[in-house]
Amino acid sequence: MDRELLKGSTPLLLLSLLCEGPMYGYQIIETVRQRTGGTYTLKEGALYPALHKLEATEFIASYWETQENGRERRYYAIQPAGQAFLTAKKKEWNQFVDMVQAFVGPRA
Amino acid sequence: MDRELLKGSTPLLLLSLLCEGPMYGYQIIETVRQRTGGTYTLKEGALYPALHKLEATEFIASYWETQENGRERRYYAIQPAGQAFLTAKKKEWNQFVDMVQAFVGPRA
DNA sequence: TTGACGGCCATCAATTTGCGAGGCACAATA
DNA sequence: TATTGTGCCTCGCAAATTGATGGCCGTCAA
Repeated sequence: MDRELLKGSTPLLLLSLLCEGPMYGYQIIETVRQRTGGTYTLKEGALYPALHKLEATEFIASYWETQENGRERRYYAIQPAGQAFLTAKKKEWNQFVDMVQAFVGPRA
Repeated sequence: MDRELLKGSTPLLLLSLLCEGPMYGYQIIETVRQRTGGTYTLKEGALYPALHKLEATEFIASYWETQENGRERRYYAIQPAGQAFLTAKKKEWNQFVDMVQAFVGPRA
């Protein structure tokens, strides 16, 4: 998969995922990898900066949770502002797809 | 329209357009602007470097044509290699859309 | 007990892309 | 003559991803 296409879609993906419930970084990476059958492997270098940015704007919030084995995980959860933002982003996404489709032509 | 989403889609757009016939830079910009109803204005700073790159890889070729009034225009035409590349790109595009759709959910 | 491996967090330099601004040139119109 | 529109292009900046790298902790097998 061409990396370039993914560029702007990361926040959209993350918010959509977190919409299903809180997740931690590693889990996000694995989930994406599994659901896409391995075609898309989200890199840490892309994930964490994106998460931190979303947190800085308060679209998501994070908290540490201790597992049974004593280790910690950092969970990220979507916030109301993030929900609203996600809604707007989805709309934008659909517009974008329509636009490209208009040039590329309908799906083969 | 969020610029970030557009990032990787420019070559796809250009090749798709040129598939309809040779065009020159200014014409491309105007065509895109009109077809999208103004939501997407391709900028020169994005267009020309992209065209030059496509030409460097021989996906498109260019030639100057003199108008009646004596002015010159540089036309860009898609090449066989570009056709093939476009086909592959379209496929990739569809995969990409499906992938995002899988996370974002079906269209509202 | 040591070492390899997987889970889990994260940052950094380099690369790539698009954007905004600007430059240059000529024709048509006012 | 001045302004607008056509038409090409480059430069520096900002933003995002990649690939590399680093660290910490458990566990399981040798």
